[in-house]
Amino acid sequence: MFSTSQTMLNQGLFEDQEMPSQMGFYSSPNWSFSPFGFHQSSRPLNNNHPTSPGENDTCHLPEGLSSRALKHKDIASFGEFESSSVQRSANNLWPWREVNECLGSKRYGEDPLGVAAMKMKKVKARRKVREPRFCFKTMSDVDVLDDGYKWRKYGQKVVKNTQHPRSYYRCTQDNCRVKKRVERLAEDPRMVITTYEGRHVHSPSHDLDQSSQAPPQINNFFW
DNA sequence: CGGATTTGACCGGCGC
DNA sequence: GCGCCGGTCAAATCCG
Repeated sequence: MFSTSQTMLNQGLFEDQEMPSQMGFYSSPNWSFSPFGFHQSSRPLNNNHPTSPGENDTCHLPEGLSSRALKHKDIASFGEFESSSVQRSANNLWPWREVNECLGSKRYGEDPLGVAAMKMKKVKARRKVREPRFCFKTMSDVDVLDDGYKWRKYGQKVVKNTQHPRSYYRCTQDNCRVKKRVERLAEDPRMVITTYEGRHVHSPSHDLDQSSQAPPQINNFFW
């Protein structure tokens, strides 16, 4: 699914309510997550870009990500995967199931009467409700990573204080309103920041091609 | 020719 | 109220 030139770094985060001063990226002492798979923290996928111990525990918001949107409180909080609840995905395929479960859990947006909703209500007057988001950082030569879904570009914008434009994509599937943003990190253009918003209501197009081979249960958990 | 991409215009939220 | 800025729209253009 990915070329060898794409080095996946293990940093991802959820956003949906309140943003702390520091952004957290998922990692556990032994395993780290990106939608491209899991790998051991002590054994980076690419030795050219080793991960120092503790480096991924928390991370200040990257400069390239400090858009107005991120200053807003609408995406303010974020969550992390719980390492016990996720399974390593075979062949480093996207663990959409885990992502979907997290995005669909109370912690990540589907809690209409819960704490999230209360917070939303509090600030409802000045912002509209956002879909749950998942954001992660990868090292890649290509901007648009093949995640199994088909995307149509609908906009591109030069964001202030960055030399690289941000691209906006929408899922091409009918009735699927998932969007993603792709941009390069200002301070390290090798890094691609991908932000997904919303949940797919269908399986990845790749799986449709090989649906006969896929275990039935897998197809039940995609966004 | 149809679908995808590009790109300038427009809109709305936020800070001052 | 105004200006800035991110996000989206949609017409024009590109491309297979």
